[in-house]
Amino acid sequence: MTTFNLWDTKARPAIVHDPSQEPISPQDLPWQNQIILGDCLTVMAQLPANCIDLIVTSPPYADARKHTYGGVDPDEYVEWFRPRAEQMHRILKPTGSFVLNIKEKAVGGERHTYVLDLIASLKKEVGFLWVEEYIWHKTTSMPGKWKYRFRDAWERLLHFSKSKEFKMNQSAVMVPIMDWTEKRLTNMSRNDLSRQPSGTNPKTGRRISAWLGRDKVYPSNVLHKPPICHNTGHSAAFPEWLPEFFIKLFTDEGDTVLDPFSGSGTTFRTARTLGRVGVGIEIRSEHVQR
Amino acid sequence: MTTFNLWDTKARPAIVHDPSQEPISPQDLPWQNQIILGDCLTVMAQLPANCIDLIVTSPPYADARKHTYGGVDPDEYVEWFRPRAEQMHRILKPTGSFVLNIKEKAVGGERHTYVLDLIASLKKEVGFLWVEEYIWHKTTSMPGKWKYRFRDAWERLLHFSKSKEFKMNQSAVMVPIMDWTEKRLTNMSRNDLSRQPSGTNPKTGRRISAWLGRDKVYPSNVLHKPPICHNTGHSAAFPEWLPEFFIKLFTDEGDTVLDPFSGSGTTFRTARTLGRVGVGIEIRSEHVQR
DNA sequence: GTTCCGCATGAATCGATAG
DNA sequence: ACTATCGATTCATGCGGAA
Repeated sequence: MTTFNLWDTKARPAIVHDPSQEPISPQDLPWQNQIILGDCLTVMAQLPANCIDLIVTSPPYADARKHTYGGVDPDEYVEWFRPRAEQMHRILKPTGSFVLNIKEKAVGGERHTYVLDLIASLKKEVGFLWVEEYIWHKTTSMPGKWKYRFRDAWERLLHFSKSKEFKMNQSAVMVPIMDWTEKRLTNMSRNDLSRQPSGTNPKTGRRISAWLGRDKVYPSNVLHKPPICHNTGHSAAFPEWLPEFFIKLFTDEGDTVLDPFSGSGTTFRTARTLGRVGVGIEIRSEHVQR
Repeated sequence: MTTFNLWDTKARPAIVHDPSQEPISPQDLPWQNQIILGDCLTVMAQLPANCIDLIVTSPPYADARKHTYGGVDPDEYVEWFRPRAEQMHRILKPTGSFVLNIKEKAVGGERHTYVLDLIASLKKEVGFLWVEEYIWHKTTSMPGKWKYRFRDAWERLLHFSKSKEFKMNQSAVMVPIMDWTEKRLTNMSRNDLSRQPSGTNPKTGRRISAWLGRDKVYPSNVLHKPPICHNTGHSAAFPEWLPEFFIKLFTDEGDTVLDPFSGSGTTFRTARTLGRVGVGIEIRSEHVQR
């Protein structure tokens, strides 16, 4: 196993296989705890079946990064994605989950339907179960003003599974109930804080003490977090909390987490930090090279 | 025009037409500022083309239980909705908008795809443009704990239009910044601060006026509001802020607002209060009768 | 006139049970 | 086997009654 400083973005794991070179057999590919250089379609095809517990990924959005995958046209996105999804389905364990972070693109003033078509394809053609749609509410997204739409402040986090009985550790993602960014001030802001912002209000005190009795609460399917990420050098990087949330939720320690569109490797590093086996695949060598 | 106390839920406008009776011609139907008894399919068929500026509605969600409470089976939902959507498209002005509040249902451990299928149908078969998807993040959702999912805390607010050039008054829905919360809760975004008290409470109304004069910002496409409504007697009623937001955003004073699934008439009353012409259609006579 | 406290109730989901 | 119905679970909120 290659060792390296997980949080030093300069020190990346070595390239273990370049698909442009001679193919190697799966048993020869030391794919665990590695970020592998190559198109995830061909790399995943070399992995054994039922070896991955969780896939968390944010694929290139349609037409978003033209210089990498040749700029996938929105109308061709589903066809482009499907063979990769078939590999994901094959290598995922029956108890595994697949979390897909994706967003529509506005084309000609309209929201394109390729994401909806993708959900239908993953369900009907690939065989995934569409379990849930989490909403990532980006609290500090980029400002902007357009004539026919407001600031886009959310993205889809689509949860698919291979079977109805998948692994889910809900207690692992319970949040402190005093986290006011999670539990907003719906009522308190109106009734309590605005009257006596000092916090000595007996009603506020009562509420806080009631909260202290139950220190943690289950989240909902709306994840309310800022889009900040640890390494700011790359554009489309995950914020760390995102893979962390789903890794804790859908895997145990020692399980294997894959990001087929690894990018700057946030999912990979988060998995390693959390004691999971990390696997990354990235086609752009500048993200993989040491 | 029938006159009545808009906020007295007991005093409803008279039934102007019972579709079970002899049909009447459109010019004989005094449909403006009325809540009309009947199936919106047949009632809308009697309205002239291009007469509505905005449709804001929350149709009955799909119900897995067949034929109870008139529930529509999820597998039949798109077929049930499409002829009604065709009428909506016909009577909507070219500059008009159609806002659809709807939510999925979990069936057999999966999210049912009827809403996604509906979007595709509205776009490809009916001819609507799918402009935007607003997220209604409900601050309070139904309780419950399940093995494979968290509580569902959001609903879709789908914005369709008839043409690319639709009416949109963004400045009409700007929200004030409350700097006292910004100081206290640095993590909260501006969008979270957009929560406005319902306005029915005179105390909070005064507080809104205190905010006036401060800086205002445009909202995002995530609306973070509680699901409560003014008249608690009826179930499944819109909260008032919802039609208010879209009526201000997509119409001017004097424009015509339709809710084909009027229910307790929240959209209708809000439209009248805001100086718009209101039109409601409701199939359950107990909601329409005086 | 206020504040405090109790309690009914929601666009729900799942698994068990009954027909 | 398959479908329809029922009960347990869960908790923020608003309202009314009482202090």
